[in-house]
Amino acid sequence: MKTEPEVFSFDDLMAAPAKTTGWEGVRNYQARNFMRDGMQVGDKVFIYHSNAEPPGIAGIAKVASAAYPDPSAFDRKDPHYDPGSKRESPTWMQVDVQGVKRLKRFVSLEELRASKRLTGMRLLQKGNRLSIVPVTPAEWEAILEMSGTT
DNA sequence: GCCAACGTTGGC
DNA sequence: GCCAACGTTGGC
Repeated sequence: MKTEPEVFSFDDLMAAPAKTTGWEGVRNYQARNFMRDGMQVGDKVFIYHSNAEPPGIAGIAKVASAAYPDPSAFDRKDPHYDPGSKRESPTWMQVDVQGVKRLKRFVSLEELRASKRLTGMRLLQKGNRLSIVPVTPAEWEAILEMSGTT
């Protein structure tokens, strides 16, 4: 799951009450579907810092709720407000995400790209802009090893 | 700041 | 339903 650290970093997540936050503001159907259909409570996720110097994976979190309607879509004052999303038929969903631990070592995008084990990784595909992308078990394991995290 | 890649919008 | 225009993402 990507986040811009200047907006909300992995440290911000760890500092949040119960290390938990609603992953609001996703406004892409594929990314929404990954949250709604592809995630179970307890699933682990990597938190990736985009638009960062350097970009890369900062830490591990876990899915802490089933998908539920994203309240920011209903809020006129919110930058992610979407008048098309109604309370009775919400367009946008979110899950709660709970910080687990910082990677022992930050794994930069450059390192991810250099890893032969990660050549097929969705995150690394050309033109990928999805804010939520699946990670295979093999990719997960490779990244954990690269980060020195057990 | 640039710009490639991609998703969405809206006129037709 | 097509597709040009536009907006956004995100690495560099």
